[in-house]
Amino acid sequence: MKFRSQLDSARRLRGMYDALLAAYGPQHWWPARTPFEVILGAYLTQNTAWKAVERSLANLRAADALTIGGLRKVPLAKLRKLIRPSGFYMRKAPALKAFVTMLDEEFGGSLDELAAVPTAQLRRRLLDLPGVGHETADAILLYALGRAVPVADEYLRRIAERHGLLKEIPGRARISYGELTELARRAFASDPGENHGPLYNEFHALTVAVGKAHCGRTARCERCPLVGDLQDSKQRTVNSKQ
DNA sequence: CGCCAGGCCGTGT
DNA sequence: ACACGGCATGGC
Repeated sequence: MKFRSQLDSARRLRGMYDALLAAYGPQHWWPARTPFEVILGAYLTQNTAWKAVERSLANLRAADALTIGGLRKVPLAKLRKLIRPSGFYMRKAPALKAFVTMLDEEFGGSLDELAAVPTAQLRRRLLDLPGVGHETADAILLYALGRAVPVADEYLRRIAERHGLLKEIPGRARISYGELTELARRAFASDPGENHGPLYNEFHALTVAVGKAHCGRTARCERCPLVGDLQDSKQRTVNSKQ
């Protein structure tokens, strides 16, 4: 594969969405009861298995720390212990505290007030928080604050690269986050309706679903529903040999 | 047991 | 701008 146009890549990503939806059905994401829980989960799941996050969330619930007020009250040292199962607690605990502090100092302690900020500005504000990078910011925007922004993750990058969905980018080893989300936008650009949020929602959820099952760091693409559907003929040949 | 998970950040080139 | 290593626990 020498060069693949962005339009072609976008079409292939759109095809991937269809294949995944057919294989897995609607995912009804994000798995949480409230927007604030979505936000906590978004922090906690960073490079961490969701199973571990569930344990942390259960701890937080038992300690009544799954609400803004609850998290505000819980001492940092105790917060560290509560979220311990999901790892990186020396970073994640202060990061969660910083989110509440931001809410308190700038938005009257209210998620609704935060949600009133225009999307672009809101995204910048989230990115300024410690422990919030592109994916976490976009996950919060999409799944907690209802903004129509696409989310990209390591699974999407792997799937896209392994299945040859992307044009190769000269001089760089890996496609950037911004380039991935831009492709996701293009993938759904010609879908009907003004709000593509529900499509972005399903797309990322389905990406994680197939990623967990078939797309780990070391290739284990056996019985992946995408095989034979989207790949280049060359890679299909290679893959069918196993 | 070793590898890895729904990233982020600081540092070095 | 990009690459790389550290961060931490627990499931499999």
